[in-house]
Amino acid sequence: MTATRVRFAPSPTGYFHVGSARSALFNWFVARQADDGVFLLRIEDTDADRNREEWVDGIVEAMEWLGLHADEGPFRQSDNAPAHQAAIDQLFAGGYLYFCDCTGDAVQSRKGDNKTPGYDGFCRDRGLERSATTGIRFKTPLEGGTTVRDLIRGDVEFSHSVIDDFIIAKSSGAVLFALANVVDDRNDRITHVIRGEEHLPNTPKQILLWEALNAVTGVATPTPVYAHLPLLVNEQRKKLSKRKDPVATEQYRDEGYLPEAFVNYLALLGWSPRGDEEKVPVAQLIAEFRLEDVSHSPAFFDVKKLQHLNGEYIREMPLEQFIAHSMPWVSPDPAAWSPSALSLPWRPEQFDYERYATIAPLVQERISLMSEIAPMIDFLFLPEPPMDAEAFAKSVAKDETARVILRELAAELSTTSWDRDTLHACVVGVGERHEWNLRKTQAPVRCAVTGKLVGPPLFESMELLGRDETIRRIVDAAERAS
RNA sequence: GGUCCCAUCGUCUAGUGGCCUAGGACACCACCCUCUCAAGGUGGAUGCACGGGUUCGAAUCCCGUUGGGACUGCCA
Repeated sequence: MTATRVRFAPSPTGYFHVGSARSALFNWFVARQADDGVFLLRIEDTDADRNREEWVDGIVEAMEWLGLHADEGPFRQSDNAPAHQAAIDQLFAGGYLYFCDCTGDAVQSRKGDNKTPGYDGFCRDRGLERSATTGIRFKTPLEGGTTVRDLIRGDVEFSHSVIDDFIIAKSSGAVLFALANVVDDRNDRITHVIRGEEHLPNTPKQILLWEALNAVTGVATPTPVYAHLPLLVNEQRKKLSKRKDPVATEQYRDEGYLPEAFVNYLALLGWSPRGDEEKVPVAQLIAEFRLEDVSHSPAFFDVKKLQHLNGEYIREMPLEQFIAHSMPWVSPDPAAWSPSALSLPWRPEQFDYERYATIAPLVQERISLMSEIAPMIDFLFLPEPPMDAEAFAKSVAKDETARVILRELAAELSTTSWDRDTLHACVVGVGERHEWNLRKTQAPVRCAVTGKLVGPPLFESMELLGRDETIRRIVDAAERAS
């Protein structure tokens, strides 16, 4: 019984695509639930002009954030060039390959309106020698077919008559994905290839290559088990596009999604845990996950549901943990990680940790993203509350009674004791004199003190702000409205 | 165009021939709670794409239709 060995093999493109994250996660599940399972990371960087080394760091970083640690790697496919070249030599010796100098235009004009897709096999028997203009093609068998055994979809049959003699190496000598991927998977003794559905049409070609390699090397490595995951799509039911859709995992991290919530949500895309509960800890996801149970149809990446789940994860955190985890979004340590493009309403020295820790429990139950914290409590740290003009007009300026209430309240506040219950009673009392209920009375007060009509509970906020500043803001608001 | 994949509420899904007058979750609506906003609670609306079979019985099996998608690169 050979140990399970899976790999995640992204090509670096600048950020960590959520679809890649989902593929990585499902591979990781399979590795983690097997005894001695290995999760291997291989960066497929054979397309030299589209790769940069810092992209690799980005992938590793994002994976670590999600808790997907590679047992082996990251390897660079480019480091395996000698093995790829050796494979080409052996396949040539075995008669599986040929040189081809056809240009795309030439092929096109020969084919005319012939509907068979792909290359027409023109150079197959020309016996060309290698030159600066020759790529290398694989001689796909003319007869028969190849069956892909897919754990998710069952057997999928491809007739060889519709598989063209595909290119495995460019005229520059660079080896292409089709071959490099297979050579590396063989060398890495990969047992399960788990990847996106868009690779399904590649698979028969890769099986053909794999078997040819077995024949030619005398090393009969069993072909891996395949599992092609359903695509992640947008509202238009199209494959997630990097241009139009928010697909960068890093962006979700920066907005304040928790890795646990993100992993949990990703697992729900194309699969579901037993029972009715969808919020499931990662250990249970690993235990219950089965490739055979993955759904066949594309899944829409629903940010709303992700956000809801994130809120649940935030609310269940112990308070100390919540405060600690939220620091990068309220008072980032210059020496530590902080969300990119973060723009805090206050300057670092204006932030007051004690004050934040006091309001934190009230914030925790009101947010679903860490990035929502700062705008909710900016009034506690700024000398003036950022005033929402519309809210001010509606709650303070529009009604003379509101201003009267503010003035009376300010007067009363100067002598009352300073705790939330007294403040509460005080506001109720002033309102009653004008036949305003609390719901109505609190609006101008809230606006004067916090600058907004929504936010954390008012009386706790006032208590925290302190008597002098609270009165000052209330008087000031009444003045400005007159 | 060709090859392949797919088809249960708006969305993610449960469902593998009788437990289904189709369950859960997000979103939505109403009500309750309530100092605002959330959270929470209760209730509601909404779905097996269509047409044929097979069967005593079909969301579940078969065929077809329609619709959607992927691939069709000297990208991965």
